[in-house]
Amino acid sequence: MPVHVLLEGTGPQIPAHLTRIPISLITTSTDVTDKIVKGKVVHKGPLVSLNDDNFILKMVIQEEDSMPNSSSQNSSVNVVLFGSLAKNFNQSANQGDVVAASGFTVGKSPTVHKDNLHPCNLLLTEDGACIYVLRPVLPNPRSPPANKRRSPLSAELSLAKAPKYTYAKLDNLKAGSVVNVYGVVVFFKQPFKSRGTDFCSTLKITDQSNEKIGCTIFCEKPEDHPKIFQNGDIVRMHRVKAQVFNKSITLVNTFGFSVVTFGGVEGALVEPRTSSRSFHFDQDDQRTVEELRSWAASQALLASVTSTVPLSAVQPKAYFDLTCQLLAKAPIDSTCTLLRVWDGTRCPHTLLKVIVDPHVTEGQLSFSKERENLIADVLVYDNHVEVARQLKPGVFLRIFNLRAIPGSSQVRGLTSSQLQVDHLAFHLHGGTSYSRGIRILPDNTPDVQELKRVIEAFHENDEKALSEINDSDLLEVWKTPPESLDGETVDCSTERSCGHDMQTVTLSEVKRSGPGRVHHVRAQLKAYEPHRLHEALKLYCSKCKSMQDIPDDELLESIFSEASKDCGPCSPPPWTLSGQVSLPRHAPGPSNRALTVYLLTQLMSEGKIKDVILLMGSTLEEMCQLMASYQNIIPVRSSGGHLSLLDLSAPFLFRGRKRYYGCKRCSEAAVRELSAEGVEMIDEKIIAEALGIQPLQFILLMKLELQDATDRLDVFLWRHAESFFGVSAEDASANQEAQNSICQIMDSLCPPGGNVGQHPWLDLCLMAYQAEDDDGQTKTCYQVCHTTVVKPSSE
DNA sequence: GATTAGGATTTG
Repeated sequence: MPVHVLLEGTGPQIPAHLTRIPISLITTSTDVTDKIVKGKVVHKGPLVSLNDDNFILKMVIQEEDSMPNSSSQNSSVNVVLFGSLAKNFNQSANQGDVVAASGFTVGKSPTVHKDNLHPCNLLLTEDGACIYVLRPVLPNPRSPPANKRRSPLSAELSLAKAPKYTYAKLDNLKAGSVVNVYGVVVFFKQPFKSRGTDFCSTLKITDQSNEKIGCTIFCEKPEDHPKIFQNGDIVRMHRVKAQVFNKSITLVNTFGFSVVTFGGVEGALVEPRTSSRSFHFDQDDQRTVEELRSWAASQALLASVTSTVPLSAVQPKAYFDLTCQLLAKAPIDSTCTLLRVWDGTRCPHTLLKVIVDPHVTEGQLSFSKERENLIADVLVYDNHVEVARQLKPGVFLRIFNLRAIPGSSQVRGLTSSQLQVDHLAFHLHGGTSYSRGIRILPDNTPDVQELKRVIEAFHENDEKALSEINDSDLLEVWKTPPESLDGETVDCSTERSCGHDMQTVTLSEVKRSGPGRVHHVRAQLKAYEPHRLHEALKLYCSKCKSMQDIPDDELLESIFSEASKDCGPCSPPPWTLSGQVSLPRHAPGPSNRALTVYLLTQLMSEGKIKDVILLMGSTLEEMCQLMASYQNIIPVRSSGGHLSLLDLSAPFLFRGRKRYYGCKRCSEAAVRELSAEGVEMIDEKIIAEALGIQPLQFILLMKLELQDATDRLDVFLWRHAESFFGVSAEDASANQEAQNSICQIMDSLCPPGGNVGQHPWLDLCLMAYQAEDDDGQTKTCYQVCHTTVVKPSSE
């Protein structure tokens, strides 16, 4: 077995041919043959089962002592163990242990940018790698081993100071005496606030004497209380006082009280749980815990008192304990908080879903349908609200004495429409009767490890998260906390300007109410399309209500090219003068090509020769070159000896960088005299009118996918898009700055690559209306209206 | 070196 547990100063030691190398000196090109690294396990990940008999485990070790030549930087390194090495290590070592490793290979750490640890990681596989767990020998004050070798100085000091503890049996407690005791927990309450200054926890313990003794612990801080997770746990208490109450002996903590708790499962690691900075623990303690474990198992003590049940096995009306992960939470009112939890199993009953405002929700707001089916909404009341307030999404919990209530019980403050009928509701009633309470379980507890495996299997199946065996990132999959808002006040990136006075509703409520209404919602932008701005720009005819894409340059080139083929003799209209322009020299194509233009005589007489010209036979490119010289250019062609306009797929007018289009259906286009008399400036409107053209409007059209805690909703941003962005669509069609502005806004509302939970919140006014889709089916559509982006801070 | 609580299902 390549995992060796070595006791300091005794028995086998690290082979002498291995020399230690400081972690900070390791690079991918370092020769690590016969080298060893040493450090404390500051993080031990779970044992991840990849498939049958293949495991992976990640840990972080930190060099504790200052090695010569080592800098304080990069003294922590990711270590990845594979196969049976991972499995054995998981059983043999714990966070806090000092370990040494040899026979490893050095890889690049894929998480260096995330964890800021060493740029390399150490990879340990079964073939050749060894890991040594270095355990100090704790001195045994009562019976030092006869053959004990000279122990390190520190151990001798500790020996001299080590107090000698004796433990009273529970059937031998004398009233008034202060004693130390061991016991198996048969009942316990989580610490709760007493009416005095302290938190109070009550427990009942027993031992081989079979005496059951109640204990009451008062401590100011909950963390100083016994860390009991379930019945069967074993507690060791120092300095508790025996008192008589109701003719029975009870134990109450006194000065100098300390407590250590151990899991009660036979054969499991004896791992002390305590908030004490230092505590005594020796081989006698180890033996005592093991004896109590096996005694408890033989008594079947726990069979009657444990009631931890997965969601898949929950019975209606039953009280049970639930081990789960918190995904999100939201306050309902001052006496009730919603906890959204899961344990990776699916409850066969329809579960109550409580709908809450997304802006008061902490944690992820919405989940995949598959995952949503696994999520239980737990309502916790009264004294548990304060405990719930301190929970962060992502933590693992055990909820004690949770009640599954079938039927349609009402939740105060929620309308009946917010509850599903025929559901199973989970309530954690107020009070502490029957151990009612919530406890955070540390990640390293066996039940949490098991839960993680189940959850991870869900990720694996449902989200295909685990794909590569050797990517140590995969270990982070289940660890990634749910997207969290951290309960911060939400600043919205948009504001309504409609002046409606109405309550904000959820997206699911919007969906439930029909068309013809206006709603105020608060939501996040999950996605939008199109992403390319030019695809969001459309041409819209206000007369026939048609909408079309803006033709691309390729199409325009072909129209121009087609039109230039037919430039035979053409009698100019009487209100024009024909002439030639030559293109600037740097123009591509035939050099000094001359193009036919028609100038307006009236404008010539006014000295406004460059205000409008009709241009014939040019390419698109040439047209664009001439834009610098003329304010308005109308492309024309010869058709049967007369001047006519180009196909209306092409712009009827080029004006500055802008191109103006007409509606094919609604225009009666022809080259007609432009009357510009008394007109200050000739613009697209005057020209369109003169040419009989129904102009098309530039519009912006986007589909936004909104989400809040309750639902997702596709809405259009169209009629109010210009005021939304503070940019005109026409400007966006021609002006880089306007385009950048829109793109920046979309990036800020829906940052590329980020997770949706972190997208900014948007206060929106939505209009629900009926529209016909392509198949002639009427459906309800939604548009954002009267909403403006609050300018994102420039970065 | 005080006081708290002293198990024992619920408003929802």
